[in-house]
Amino acid sequence: MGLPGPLHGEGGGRRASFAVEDYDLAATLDCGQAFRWVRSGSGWCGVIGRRWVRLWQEAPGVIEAEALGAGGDWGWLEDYLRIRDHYPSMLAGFPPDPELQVAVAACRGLRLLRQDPWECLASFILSSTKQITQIREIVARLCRGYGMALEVPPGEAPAWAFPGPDVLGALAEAELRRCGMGFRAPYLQASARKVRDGVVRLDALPAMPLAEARAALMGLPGVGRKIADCVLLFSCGHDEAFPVDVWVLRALRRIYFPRRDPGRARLLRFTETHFGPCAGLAQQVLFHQSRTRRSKPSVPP
DNA sequence: TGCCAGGTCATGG
DNA sequence: CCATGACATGGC
Repeated sequence: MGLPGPLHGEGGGRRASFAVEDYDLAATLDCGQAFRWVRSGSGWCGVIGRRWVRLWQEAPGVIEAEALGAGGDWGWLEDYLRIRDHYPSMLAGFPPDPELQVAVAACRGLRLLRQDPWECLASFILSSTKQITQIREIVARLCRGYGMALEVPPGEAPAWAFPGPDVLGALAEAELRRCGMGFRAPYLQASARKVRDGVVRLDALPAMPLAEARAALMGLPGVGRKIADCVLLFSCGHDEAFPVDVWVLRALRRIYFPRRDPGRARLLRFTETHFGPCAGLAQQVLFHQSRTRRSKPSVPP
């Protein structure tokens, strides 16, 4: 099926297909690293930058895309989906722990994305002590209320770009609260202003050493270690970043420290050394497993 | 009703 | 360094 093969769109946008291996599109878009993808039939609708996009995967080896505002060049989508990552090599760096390997096998094809850093940062500032479905709702209200309206194909639901730091920084706290973000409003507002004013340069984060980039992000209000690592992992390509949230904490305790609590400092040191150069992917696997394990195995057909 | 949700921050030991 | 509570809002 070759490399990206642009086709025509029937009343919609341009189309392309991408040959992939070990790529589970649904799991990747729905696992809680991005908050803007909505199921649409057998596929997903979303926004990447200023483009409306539909993605679907009817066969394991192919991801298909339809987009508006796209020319013949699909590099922006390949970058976002990280299609050119070599998945087996990433897994090969994991420790051979049986529990981890079982979790990896259970969600093989779960990938990391490379999102827009500001959208990622703002979204995760809104994520603290919120369920993923609620984060999605808050983000949707923010975009609908303050994002630029985008062109969409006929018959599709309207779509908006994610509002930039200039837009969000100019809003009153009460306007932000109206989106349902509660006490996170002043954090988002203040962080937007700092980013807008260049106090923290998000575009410089990918090339910075992890610790330095992390420290820069943690200088923003409402951004601690966990949210900083989310931004570094999901938007900056820092694959060693390892966000520890309540779910991952549970998994780590259960698997690696069943007897006693190692304490926060010790635990963080463990995550920095144990999982290898793609620790963040291991984290995402543990997160996914920890979060979905509540459902019992169903009856075989 | 009560507890929990992809946390962070300020405060007090 | 560690423990604790406040902080809004909504789902289950």
